[in-house]
Amino acid sequence: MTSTRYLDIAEKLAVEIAGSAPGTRVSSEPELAARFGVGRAAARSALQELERRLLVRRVRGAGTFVNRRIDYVISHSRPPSWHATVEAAGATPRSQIKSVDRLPLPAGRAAHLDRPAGALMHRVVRTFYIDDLPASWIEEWIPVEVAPDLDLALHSVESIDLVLRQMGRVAPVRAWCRASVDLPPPEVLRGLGIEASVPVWLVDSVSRDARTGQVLMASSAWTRADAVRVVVELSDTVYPEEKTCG
Amino acid sequence: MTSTRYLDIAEKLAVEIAGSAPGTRVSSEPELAARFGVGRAAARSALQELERRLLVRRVRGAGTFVNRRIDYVISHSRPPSWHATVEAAGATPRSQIKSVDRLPLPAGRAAHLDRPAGALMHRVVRTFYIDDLPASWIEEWIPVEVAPDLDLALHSVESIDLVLRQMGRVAPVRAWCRASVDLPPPEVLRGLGIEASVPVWLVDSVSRDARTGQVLMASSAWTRADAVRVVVELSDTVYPEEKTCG
DNA sequence: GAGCATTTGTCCGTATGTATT
DNA sequence: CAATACATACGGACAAATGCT
Repeated sequence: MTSTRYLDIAEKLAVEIAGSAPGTRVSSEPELAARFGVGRAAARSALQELERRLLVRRVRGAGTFVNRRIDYVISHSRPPSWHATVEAAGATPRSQIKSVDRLPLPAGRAAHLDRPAGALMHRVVRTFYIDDLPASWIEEWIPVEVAPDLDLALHSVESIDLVLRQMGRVAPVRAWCRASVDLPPPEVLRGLGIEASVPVWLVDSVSRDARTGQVLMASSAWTRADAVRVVVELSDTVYPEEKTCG
Repeated sequence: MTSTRYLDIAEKLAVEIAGSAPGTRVSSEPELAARFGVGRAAARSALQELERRLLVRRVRGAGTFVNRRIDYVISHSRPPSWHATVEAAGATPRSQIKSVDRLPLPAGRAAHLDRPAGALMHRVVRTFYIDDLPASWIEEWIPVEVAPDLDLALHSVESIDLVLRQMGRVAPVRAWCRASVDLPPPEVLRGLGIEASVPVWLVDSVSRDARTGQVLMASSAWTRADAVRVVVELSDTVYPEEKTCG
């Protein structure tokens, strides 16, 4: 005997919720315990297994709900847009500026920003939401000379991209990026409303001006893997025949 | 009072094991329960928290051990090599061919392989190990005309890359790839020795001949996130000034 | 190979804390 | 405030895998 009844229950529930809309309520632990004739511990384990599979989201005091997971594709061929991506998935996007500071560039950032450590930078921290749930925490570093009054402008305009285009007269494009799954620092954990450890994406990016190639921004985005399925795509290489210019 | 003693214990242990070598034994559940004056449940929760953080690996009947996690960088600038990557991290790599078949190309694969569905292909399934632990499960599809006797050659030579270079007279390079974190099918879960759900990378790749651009191979690699930290790097864009030819 | 102690995995019942509704 | 639901924790029990004798 395998004596893993909680996995059997999880399997049954996984099939049942496969056809349910995101946000649908899942039976509570006591309900499942009664239905399957097990203790609350086994029912709880089954729901936790579904949570590990990113199929449900559990909220203390509220219940267990079918999870929504959004695809976010990173590639050179498509410009990054949180709002467009979330809306395309049928959910409601929202972003909020947590802080805007002027700080000297930390040494760890200098390599990506083409500027010496200590140079004066704007540091913007934002949180991105899906259906009012914090899903992504982003820290962005922008040289002050690119847009000297960025901090003031962000009081009226929310989009950094827009401000840079208008005030900085530049066209930011994602030039480089590195994605992985990591353990976030405590500040980020709090910002994302995470208590125990769940997988979180870390995407480091550098934006350049499309015309001059000047570095405009370096950012680190921490994104909950249970809310967003990040997909990184390396574009197809050009064949040698097409690469040679002459 | 926040009665989360297990998180306090986990934090203490995390600091303690931070300086330990991979493979070092961690105290057992009963030992921790006695040491911190808690029940076995709390001690167990603490170790499970460390497991979620990918800091330890737990084996039933054996114990809890400090985990080793290897960086695997995917980018256009570096050729993929499991053995080199694992050895660079100070661990022992190993690979094993699970099966070699001749099968018609499934419809889902046709798009990446530049061949019609139903075309005859080699299908090679391999498992990659780190220190004798299964870490990666790879399915590779190669058109038979690229290397007609691939299946026979693999009896004596382990490396597909080598066989293609010698028999197929081609130079395979990674042309395209897409990486994310997903739920593996049951066959893969068994192959990786996974019971409950843990995060697993899925990396789909296409290799082409460096000279002709011909598609040589399409593969899907499932890799345990607790064993390998996959890092996908999008190379920096070329500036417009450099891109224009002539 | 058989037997044994150790260790983790599963499960029970019960109780209390805490957040949500 | 009350009811609900999840989070934590206790003690106890047995199963299953491992490693050693």
